[in-house]
Amino acid sequence: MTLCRGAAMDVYGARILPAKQAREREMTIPRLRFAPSPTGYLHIGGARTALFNWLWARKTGGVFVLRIEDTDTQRNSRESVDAIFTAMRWLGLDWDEGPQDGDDLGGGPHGPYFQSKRLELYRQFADRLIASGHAYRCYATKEEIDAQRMALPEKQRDGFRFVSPWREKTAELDRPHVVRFKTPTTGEVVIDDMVFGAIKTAVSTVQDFILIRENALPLYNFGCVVDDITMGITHVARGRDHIINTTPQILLYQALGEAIPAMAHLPMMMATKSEKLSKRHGAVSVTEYRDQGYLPDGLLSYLVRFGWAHGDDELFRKERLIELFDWSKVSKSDGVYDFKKCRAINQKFLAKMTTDDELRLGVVPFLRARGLAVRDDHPRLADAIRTVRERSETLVAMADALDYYFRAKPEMDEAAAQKFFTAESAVPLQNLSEFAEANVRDRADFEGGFLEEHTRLDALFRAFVAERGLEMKALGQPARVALTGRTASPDLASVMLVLGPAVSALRLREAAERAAASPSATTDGPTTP
RNA sequence: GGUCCCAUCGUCUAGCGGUUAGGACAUCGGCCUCUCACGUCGGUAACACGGGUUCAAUUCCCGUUGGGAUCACCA
Repeated sequence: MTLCRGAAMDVYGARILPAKQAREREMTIPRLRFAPSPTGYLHIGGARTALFNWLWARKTGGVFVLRIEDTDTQRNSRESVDAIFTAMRWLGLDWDEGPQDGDDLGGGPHGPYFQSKRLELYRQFADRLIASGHAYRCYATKEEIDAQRMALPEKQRDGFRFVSPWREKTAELDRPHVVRFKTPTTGEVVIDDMVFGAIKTAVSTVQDFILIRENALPLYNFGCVVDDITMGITHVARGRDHIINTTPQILLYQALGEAIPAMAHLPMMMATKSEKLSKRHGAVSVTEYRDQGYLPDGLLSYLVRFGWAHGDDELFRKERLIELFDWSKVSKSDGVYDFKKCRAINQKFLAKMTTDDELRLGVVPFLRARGLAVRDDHPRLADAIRTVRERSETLVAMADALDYYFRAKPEMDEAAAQKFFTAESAVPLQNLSEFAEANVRDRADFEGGFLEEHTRLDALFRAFVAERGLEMKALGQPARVALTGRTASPDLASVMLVLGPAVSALRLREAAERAAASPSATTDGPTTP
């Protein structure tokens, strides 16, 4: 059969109208899915795929299904399933149907949602295909297949396609066998892809692929199609590496007489132009980002721009993404993942896209991880965060920047202490201690907000420095080390304001005492001209 | 090698026939400055190449080159 242009026919003579079928389905309700296999952590590439599916479901009022493709018994684990749940929940990608903790079957009307619990279904569909002549039992052994391959000249072995002697037979023997699809010998499959457009492949390039393995478990392409059909999936969006699978899958839909879902293949995330992104390139597991103090929407803001864009926008909250997302803006070319940019996006997200409350709640676990018993309603927490929020790339960094505010004594950078707590700095530090005691107000006594109070104290601080004939440059670092234990921090007025009068004065006084006991700075001698 | 796909600064991208080709990260320099950041101002930096189509191509078509995906009883 040859294909006539303009009126695409499938290999069984039916018109191919996947787009139209998809449109018809869309008039009901879109159903999308994310179908990871539990072989480890949730990869950020998988998260991107899940996100696109989730966005379309949420945008259209559709249904988002989570299905676990656990037919590779060698590599699956229960921990991986939990890891996927954890990561999805942290990202805020909730599913309407799918497994829940401790409930492998429930979660919706199309369950079970673990492929390993749907084996009977695959059996039924396989029988259906055998009965209709679209599939056959193949009793060929591995040895026979290898023999056929080895009989070929070496150059042709690469693209070897097994031709089974059982293809035309219907005998049912009591011997181990697989079920193979009886791939048509002619024709063309057209994928009507929402991202790539029409992708045409000659059916002759597809071999009689296995539907059901000898161990009765389905192989990916078959399980996937049976599930997508029985779960009523209307849109399939997955990585571009699946394009090769889509051709045999479409053949399956056609043989089964089922509507083909709308397809979207997404560009891949690479580590370099020529390497797939993997663990050795850096953080690829979603939970690693959580642990490093990324915000879910911060990470998602970076991931969504991978193959999709809305002009120059870079920071998105989910609600905005749901509004903006559209398949027509998805690009075709692969991209290289940039950890630095990801971090920078998270920093901007932290600085600009989060409320004080979100930050407060978000940073507390990281503070506790540092051994600081800070509760999220700590009276100084909100002000403290205000002083560091624009300088932190992650919540981990933020917790670090917050450390000295909540420690009885700051962890002292000894090298800095020796450098700055000199005999010369003793008196200025003592004076500043007195200044702090007299001028820094307790939070409860602020007349305006933090900003107004800061303006007031900063002015007083500057006046104090000028009156004493001191220089900011000379006093700044000794005072900073005294107050924070480090050489880098927010401005001193901010620090003192958060610390309050008593603590500020105490830390400065103790530093002054230590300075008084130190030898004078051994520089090049008197600096007087 | 077969089949399929892709191609704008180093990177992510905007652009959908006429633009000084824009933004962000990175990078370089200035400013701000009590430190580190933030911020801010500015610089370097791209349409892979060759043919068409068109009054006009980054944009449409073809080819070349380059890159990627995949060729399992993995998913």
